[in-house]
Amino acid sequence: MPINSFENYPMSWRPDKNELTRPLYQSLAMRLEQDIAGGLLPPGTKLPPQRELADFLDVNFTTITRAYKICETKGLIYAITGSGTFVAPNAARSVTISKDSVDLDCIDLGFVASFEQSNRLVAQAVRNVTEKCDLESLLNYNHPTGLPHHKMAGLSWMSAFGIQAGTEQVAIASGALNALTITLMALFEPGNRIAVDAFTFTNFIEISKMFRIQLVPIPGDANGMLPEELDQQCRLLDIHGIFLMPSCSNPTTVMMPFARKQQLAAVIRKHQLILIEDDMHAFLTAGMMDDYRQPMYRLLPDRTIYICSTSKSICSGLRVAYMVYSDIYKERIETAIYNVNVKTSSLDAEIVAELILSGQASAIAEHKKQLARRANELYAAYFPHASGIGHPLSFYRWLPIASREPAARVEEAMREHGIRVYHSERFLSGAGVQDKFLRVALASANSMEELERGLSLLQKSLYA
Amino acid sequence: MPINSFENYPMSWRPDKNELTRPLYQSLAMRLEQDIAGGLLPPGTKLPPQRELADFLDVNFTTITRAYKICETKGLIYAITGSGTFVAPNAARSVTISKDSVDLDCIDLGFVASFEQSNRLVAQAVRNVTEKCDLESLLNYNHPTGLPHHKMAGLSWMSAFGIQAGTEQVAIASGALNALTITLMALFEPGNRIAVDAFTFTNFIEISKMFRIQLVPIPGDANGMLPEELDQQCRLLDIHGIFLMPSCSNPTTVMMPFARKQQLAAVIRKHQLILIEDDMHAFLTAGMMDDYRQPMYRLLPDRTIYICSTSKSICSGLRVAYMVYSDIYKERIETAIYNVNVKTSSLDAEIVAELILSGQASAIAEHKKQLARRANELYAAYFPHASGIGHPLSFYRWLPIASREPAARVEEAMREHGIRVYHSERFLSGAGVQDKFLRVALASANSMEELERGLSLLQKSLYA
DNA sequence: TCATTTGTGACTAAACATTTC
DNA sequence: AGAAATGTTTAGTCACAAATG
Repeated sequence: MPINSFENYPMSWRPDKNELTRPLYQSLAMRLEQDIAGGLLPPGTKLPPQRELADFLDVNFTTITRAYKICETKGLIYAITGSGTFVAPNAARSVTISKDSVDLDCIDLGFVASFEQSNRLVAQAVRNVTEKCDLESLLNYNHPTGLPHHKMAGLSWMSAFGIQAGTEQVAIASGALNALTITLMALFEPGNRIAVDAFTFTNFIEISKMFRIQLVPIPGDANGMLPEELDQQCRLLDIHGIFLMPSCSNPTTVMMPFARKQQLAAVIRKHQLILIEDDMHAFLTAGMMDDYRQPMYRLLPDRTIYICSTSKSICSGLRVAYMVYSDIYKERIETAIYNVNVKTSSLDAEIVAELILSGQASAIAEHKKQLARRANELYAAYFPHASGIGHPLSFYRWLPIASREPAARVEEAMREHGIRVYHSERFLSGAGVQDKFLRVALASANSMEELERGLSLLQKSLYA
Repeated sequence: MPINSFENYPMSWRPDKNELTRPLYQSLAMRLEQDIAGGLLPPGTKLPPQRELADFLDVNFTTITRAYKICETKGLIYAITGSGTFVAPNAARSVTISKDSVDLDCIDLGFVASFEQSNRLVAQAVRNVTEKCDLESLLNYNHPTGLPHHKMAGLSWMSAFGIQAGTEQVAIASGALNALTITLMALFEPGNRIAVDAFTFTNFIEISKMFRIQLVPIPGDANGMLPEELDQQCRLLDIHGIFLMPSCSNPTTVMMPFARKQQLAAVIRKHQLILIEDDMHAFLTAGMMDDYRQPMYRLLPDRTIYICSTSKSICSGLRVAYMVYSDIYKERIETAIYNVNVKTSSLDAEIVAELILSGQASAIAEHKKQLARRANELYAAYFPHASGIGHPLSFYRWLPIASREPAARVEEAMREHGIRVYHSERFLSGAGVQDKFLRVALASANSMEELERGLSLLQKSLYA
């Protein structure tokens, strides 16, 4: 029997000892998982300290450590030495954001598309390609990482962003998320840690969870992640990599100034991290923003996987992203590409290459930028107090909200008003953050009129 | 100090205690990895028993367990209770088979392509599609699991193999390997076990390794995996899934008779395994072989992920595979599809759909079957003693060899004769098997003449 | 600043399961 | 059939490190 009685002690979770079967730690972890899934332990709940629960159940406290560990690697809970163990914000549900569950009665400001109006221009280019080129050479297994001239076209596209590399350092993947999956698969192991912004790309959170890679949230300011905080966490924990979107962070719209890139690069080099630089927004930033200068790849060419998708800038339906990397990662990346994709469709890569080389890609990107400018002007008209920060041409905005209601309830209420938006909790990489936001996609409505209707509804439902 | 002195004891591996740093188990695992990679411990070497090495190093024996475990999950060694721990056959190198490292001085009988001569027929279809259809609807993010009419076309194609399902149970992935990656990611966890044939699809071994999923080799006979052996292993170990290619196993060319499918299905149901049925060769078997009847999906519709790629039957460069699954897996599969691919290019899926609905796909498949028949006849002429077993139309053959040389040396010797083939060790899912083979691809040479040259060279170099 | 709270990681101990002979 | 060899699994001990107040 335990020495102390806990009957009057406020423990947030009191599993019934009699219901536990051996092995204890597994049975306990399963119980915990059920109680979290069942809503008995809502996100943010502080679990009993290991020693306290051990005392209560009359077992050794490292048995609790092990049970908690199982749930932690599943992403259900997180632990902070000195503070305790807490139920994770996204424990109860998948946060994956996708386009499938489209409710047609609803204006979609949730999923970030890419002003699909531009696809008219792409359709004609597809016809041109198929009429004139040697299709047969695109229809076989050859060149799994991309045909040389497709890589050349990609390098030409990326040269505008400051990328300089040889074709043997480039490979073609099927979009940015696919490239991220490949990168995690190739270079990381279960249990590895990757530093990320406190709010980060939801689907990156999901794939990390699937690979059992732990995300370490690093605080940031208006210029992005804070180098000192990164340095500190690296000294504290064994961190293996870092994920950044310096051109325009998703979801915060933060644009990283060159000085900050340099400071972070120094810390990354010092701790020998692998940098995953997702630069799909480079086309919105390079040549537009005074302080763009160079991608971080240029500062750390030997430790960076640079990923440049054409989904946002050129066409979302042609699944093409370029990956640029140093020789030391080459073999592992290319093996992973093969194991995940075999190859990316050369037909898609050819069309994108044709668009790039003919100059149509630039025209399309320019068109999207104009649409982005108008969409952001509309947003500023409806939310003047919330504009002026972050990237001015972002395809989405990060809107502070006052509501402290649970995230699911906020989203649900918006749905009832006829719009879909996502709450900041979906983007949390770790422990909760005080401030709450909505991510408002500007690039997904079917027209500017529909976007305006959506923004108007959003404004009314927030401030009514 | 250890009680016994081992100086005169024949231990295959004697790491220097003084070179170990704490944590001991990690340092020991690293040492072991280096010594395997460095060739000091060749494949098959029996490592010292845990207790013996522990005694030698004067540490607790579970410290050795942990060190060995690290190397085991990396696929470097394998352990058999009662027998000992051994260096894995493929420890020293990656076994991934891909098309990139093509040496043009060499006739490729290694990688299995799909008689790419047929792509002339596909090229024209691509032009037809892009001329007439509404391309714009194919170029956006909509319908990540596939447009409804693409799914319908897939179901129509698969109905010839006995698949009956609704569109909500189908999704489109980017080829069979991509579908397998998605399946492992969606339904399995690190540490789970999957039953496979003793010789199995190399790239499946690789992706399992990447996901830290353990493969359990099950012995088989001329009709495929043995149900009793599967049953026994399931009783012994906690096995989560099973991977089968019943229509024509890669690499063994075994075609599973319907009775065997039924017996295996009973065992699978009894132990509640998830069946991953890779049926890319169905087009070679359904309607051709008397005993095809139905895919295993029909026997176990509630526990099967049925994967049907069009790469071998229609066109390898259009990366399309259909996945069919029950409702209980739907959400997990579709989330994983999104996280790995976002979507498969609708342009590719449209072209394949058009080929299917117009009847051209059947014509192409028929053409490939004719080429396969001729290729197999050629093979039989050069290797009469080795033909007559397995699938008569297989795109590759499984040739027994007498050589007991190391696999790498055998492959190297063939390269020097101007042909690339793969040794059976690349396909080993677990411990070694006595019999040795070469996998000889018949579908990869650029013409029948080149294939004949390759087979002739192979014959000479084997029997010279 | 320092003691307390709380989590982490490495190693040990012991019971257990399978294979071999 | 049973003892010995060999790997597996669970849980306990202990030193340590970070956060809190």
